[in-house]
Amino acid sequence: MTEPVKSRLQLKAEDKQQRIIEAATRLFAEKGFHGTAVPEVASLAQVGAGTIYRYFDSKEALVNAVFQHAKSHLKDCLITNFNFEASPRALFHQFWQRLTGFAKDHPIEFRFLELQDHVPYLDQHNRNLELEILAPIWAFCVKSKLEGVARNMPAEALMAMIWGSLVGLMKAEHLGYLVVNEETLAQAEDTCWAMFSVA
Amino acid sequence: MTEPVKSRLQLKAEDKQQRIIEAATRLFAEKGFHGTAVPEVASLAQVGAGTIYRYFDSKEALVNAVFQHAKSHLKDCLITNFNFEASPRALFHQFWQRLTGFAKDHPIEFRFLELQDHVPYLDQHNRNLELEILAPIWAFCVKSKLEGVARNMPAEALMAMIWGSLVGLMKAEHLGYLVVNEETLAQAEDTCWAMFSVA
Amino acid sequence: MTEPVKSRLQLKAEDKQQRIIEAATRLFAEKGFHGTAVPEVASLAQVGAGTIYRYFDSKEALVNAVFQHAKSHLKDCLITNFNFEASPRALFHQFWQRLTGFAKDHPIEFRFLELQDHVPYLDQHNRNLELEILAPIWAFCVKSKLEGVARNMPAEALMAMIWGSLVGLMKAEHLGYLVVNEETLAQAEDTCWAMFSVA
Amino acid sequence: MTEPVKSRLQLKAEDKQQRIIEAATRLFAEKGFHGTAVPEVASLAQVGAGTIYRYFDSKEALVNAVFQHAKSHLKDCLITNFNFEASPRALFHQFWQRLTGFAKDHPIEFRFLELQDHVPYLDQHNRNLELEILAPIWAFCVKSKLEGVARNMPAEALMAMIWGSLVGLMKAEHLGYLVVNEETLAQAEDTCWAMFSVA
DNA sequence: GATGAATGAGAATTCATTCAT
DNA sequence: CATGAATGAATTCTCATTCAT
Repeated sequence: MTEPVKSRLQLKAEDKQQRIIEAATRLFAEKGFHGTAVPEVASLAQVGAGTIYRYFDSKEALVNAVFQHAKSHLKDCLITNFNFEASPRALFHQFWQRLTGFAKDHPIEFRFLELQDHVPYLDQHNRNLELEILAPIWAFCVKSKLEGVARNMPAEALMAMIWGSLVGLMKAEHLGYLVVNEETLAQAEDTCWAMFSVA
Repeated sequence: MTEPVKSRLQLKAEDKQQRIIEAATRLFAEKGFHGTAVPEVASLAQVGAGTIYRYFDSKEALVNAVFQHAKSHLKDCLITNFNFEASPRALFHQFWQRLTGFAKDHPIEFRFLELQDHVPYLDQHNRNLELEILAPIWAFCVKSKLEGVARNMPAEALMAMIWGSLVGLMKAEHLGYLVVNEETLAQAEDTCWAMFSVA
Repeated sequence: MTEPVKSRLQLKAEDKQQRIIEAATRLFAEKGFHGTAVPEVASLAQVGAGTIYRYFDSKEALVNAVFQHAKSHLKDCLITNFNFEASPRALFHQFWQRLTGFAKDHPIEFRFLELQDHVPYLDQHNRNLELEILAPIWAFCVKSKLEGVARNMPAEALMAMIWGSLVGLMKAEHLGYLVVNEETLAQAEDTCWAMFSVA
Repeated sequence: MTEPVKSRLQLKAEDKQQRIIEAATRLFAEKGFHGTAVPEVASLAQVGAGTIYRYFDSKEALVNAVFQHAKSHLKDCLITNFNFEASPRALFHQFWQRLTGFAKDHPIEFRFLELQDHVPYLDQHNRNLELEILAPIWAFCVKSKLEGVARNMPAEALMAMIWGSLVGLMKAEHLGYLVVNEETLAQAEDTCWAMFSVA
């Protein structure tokens, strides 16, 4: 598991690319894709405007990279070392922990991913990424339904509603309607379990 | 409740204003505020570009009008003739019916309202509107909690999650992940009631 | 032969388009396509920079329009009412008169047409135009060869050399190496006839 | 005529400078001065972009160097060991041989020299070079005129037309209108002699 | 009032030139 | 010396807004 050796130059370049992606994520999340000017991104990333075009072919390529980055991050948080052997409730807890962990630790990426459906400018790679994340969750839902644990409704609908609940919660916090602390998240988990499981 | 008499000219003007708002709602919902050009709106509304500025001071004023229009519409659908005397479950059903009715009958306005948080360019009037809609719902939640019917968590959180669930559902449908028919909506109502009520 | 009636608006628009083409012709002739900035053209044409894009899709579309305009103009000067019934020498004289007339009366268009081969950005329409001009001249050359009047070498080569002679003459004048007056042009005609005809 | 001894480093440097000039000649000839990016030149010359600025102060200095190089080359081809003692026709033949030799052996430099009048960015040195080449030819023309051999028109005009003929021929070949082979060049020589000499 | 052509400020993108490595 | 990543000024092009008709 040793990282490949990288020259100092490569490291600096990666650092710069990283800074550009972070700046873009923040600004796209705050103001949307069309609402953000490329020089703004450059300025926040502390690079020259032209530099962005050394790393990304166009603004559209940049937003795709940002999306891929955020989605990969989410995927890592959700899927890596996930123990699929536990009981449904424990699995659900595990899943909820990871989801809220991502939402709390990376609020900007979370907001970016939900900002608006990015469909118009997403490339195929990013759409595949989307499916890679959803597939194991979908499998869990279907299995739970067969076992009579999960509520009898389309898995896609259930997933959309639970994800939507969390998004709603985080958006309400962002808008200042409430504060989401550990206790709220614990209550929200119970609420979502109530959505998921049969009465 | 009689409408004031209006000259034919005024009617034509209202018609024009109406067409502009509808066109803007559709385009803002599809492509976002910054992604939509004013002449595009004019073209879809079948008016001259300059005409828009006879009715709205600026693009920002237009989006605020669009927002106000959609939000008023939502408010009408939710609150008008609402019977607050029924049982909690019946009230919830009533509320759900109206909410999904709005989402299904006016999908474009629904999408517009959720597209992105419109905060940066919303004026005070629109923020007040938001509260006018939320207040009675909030009161219902608090009352239900006091009666031991509703789940013991902040009313704001509960409302955000339920609204978020519906948004998630509609967004999933828009993205083609599922089809939302009457049956799905009925199941979703049960699911949301499970969120709302104590076990 | 009456011109179609045009509204005053159309006339103004044509005037503007005309001014843009004239300005572009002059600047492209002076400084080349890549050496000319679009706002420079706008400024010389006394229109706003954005206006150019109401009339032409892109800078490339503009240079094509300029080319087409200049080439059409040349075609008109060369071909219109040309009397093909005269003797070869008289025909040659007629041709020479028109060619030099164009070069002297429209030196900017003449320079533009010779500036550099415009091939990379010319569209099909413009390449066809080129052929329309050359075809009758080519036919005259071939006929003269068959009659034993013209020098026995490929018509294309002969045309290229005669046209090149005139270009060289005009370029030398432009660079200040000489002054091309009526006398010089008359001598040049004799010289070119000496190229064209058998000894 | 021994070359001065040069260190290996100097040789490498000259080699690099040479490669830069060759690359620049080719690209300027193909796409024009403004249409060619300095990094493109560097890439074709297989040197770093910064390296160009070690040898040339600016892009403008580079194009002047390219011009000087090409013009010197032309001068060498035309003037070196030229035998001015022969008869006018033989002299003309000699001159034509050298000119077409240059055009056929160094088509890129030939094209570059004719591409557009380089006046705006040419420095004094280059303008002097121009004169050095033209002077002996001009002298030959004048002498021939005095002897009654050459056509009675300004020497400058005659030179411009003959040079223009060759340029026209080469341009037509470049554009694909004809193929210039030895036979064509021989015919063209006769044609140009017909221009030059009195009937 | 209504129009849409015109505008110029501002957007995305390129490129001559520099400079740390 | 050589490099090529970095830069920001300049370029092409868009669009919110105005105003003559």
